[in-house]
Amino acid sequence: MPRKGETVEHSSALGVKEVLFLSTFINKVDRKGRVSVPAPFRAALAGQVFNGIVAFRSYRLPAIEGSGIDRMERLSDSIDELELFSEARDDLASTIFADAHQLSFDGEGRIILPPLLAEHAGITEIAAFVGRGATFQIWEPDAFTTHQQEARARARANGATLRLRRPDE
Amino acid sequence: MPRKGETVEHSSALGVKEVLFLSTFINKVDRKGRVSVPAPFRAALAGQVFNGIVAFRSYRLPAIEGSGIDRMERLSDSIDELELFSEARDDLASTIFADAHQLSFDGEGRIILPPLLAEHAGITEIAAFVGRGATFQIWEPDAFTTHQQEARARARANGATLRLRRPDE
DNA sequence: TGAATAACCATTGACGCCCATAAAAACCCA
DNA sequence: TGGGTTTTTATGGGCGTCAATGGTTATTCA
Repeated sequence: MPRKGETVEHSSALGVKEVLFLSTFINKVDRKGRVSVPAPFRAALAGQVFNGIVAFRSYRLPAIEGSGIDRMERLSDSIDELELFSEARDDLASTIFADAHQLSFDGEGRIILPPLLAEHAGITEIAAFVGRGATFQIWEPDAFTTHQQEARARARANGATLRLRRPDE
Repeated sequence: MPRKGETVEHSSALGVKEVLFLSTFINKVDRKGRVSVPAPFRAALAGQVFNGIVAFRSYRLPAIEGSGIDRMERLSDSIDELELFSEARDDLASTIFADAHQLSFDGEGRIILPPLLAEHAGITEIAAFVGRGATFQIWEPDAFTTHQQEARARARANGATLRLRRPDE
C-alpha cells in the first residue's frame, strides 16, 4: 500500500484556500465499484462545501479528471461571464458540466466510480490516483505508466520549460 | 437509475447563493406526463421561494431550459438594463418570460412536463436532465448525446478555452 | 358533472451508513 | 536508534433508508 507523497492544503498569498495534489496512489476497486480516495487527497479537499470529488472524462486522454467542487464553481462563474445563450457558452457547458459527476465520500473516504467513467479509463480492478497540482487524474495503472513514459520522452525532446510564476503576479 | 452525484447549494465569496447543476440524469416520463427531477437538482433548489422549477423552450436548441425561480429574477434584472422598448429587449422578454412555465414539485419531487415543451424537445418516454452549472436543460436523451458530441468536437476545433477565474477576482 | 390536476400510498432496488479487520504508518520511549 | 505501541488507512460486507416509479383516490375548475 503506497503511503508516500503528500498533499497540501494551504493558503495562497491572497488568503484563498488552495489545494495541491501530489504523488501517485494505487487503490483497489471493490465489487461494488468503490475506491478509496487517497487520504492525502481527501485532506487537501477538506473544508470544501461538498464532501467528495468532482470527476469527468478527460477530453484527450483515457483518464478521469478529478478535482474539488470549488474548481467547478470557479468554472461556472467563468462561463457565466460569456454571452448568454451563445454557442461558445453552450458548447462549454454541455461538455464540462453535463459530463461531470459529483462523487461523495462514504464514511471511509471512498467514492463509487460510475461505470461510464470507469469504462472510459479502462478501469476494472485497480485505479491509480495521480496528483497534478490543482487537480488530479484517475487512470488504469498500466495505461498511466505508458502515458507517463511518453510524456517524459516528449518533454525531454521539446526541452519543455516553464516560467515560474512570481508569488504575487 | 442514476443516483450518483449531488448538487450543492452554498454561499459564494460574495455571499450570493449559488447553485450548481452537474451531471446528467435520465428519468422516465410516465403516462401522465410526470418526471422526477433528480434529487441532487432538487437539493440545489431547496430554499428558493418557489418549490419547483422554471422551464422554457430553448430558442436555439431542441431542448428545455430549466432553472430555479431565483435565476429568472436575475434574468429579469439583466433585461431591465436593456434599452426600454428596444427590439432586443422585446424579443428576449417574449421568448423567455412569455414562454416560461412554473412547474411545481409534487410530494415525490416530480413535475409535469407541459406538452408544448415536451414536443419542442421531442420528449416522449424518457428525459435527460443535463446540468449546466447555474442552470440545466431537459433533452430527449438521444438528441442530447448527438448534441454533446457535436459540441465537444466544436469546442476542441475552436480551441475553445476559458480563462479560469481566479477565486478572488 | 366530467375532466384535468393535485394529493396520497405502495413497491423495489440502489445507495448511504455502519461495523469489522488487517496492515501500514506514525508515534513514543527506552 | 530500535523495538513496541497506538493511530490511521484501506478494504470487505450487511442492512436500513430514500429516490424513482406506478397506481389510486381526492379535489378543483370549467
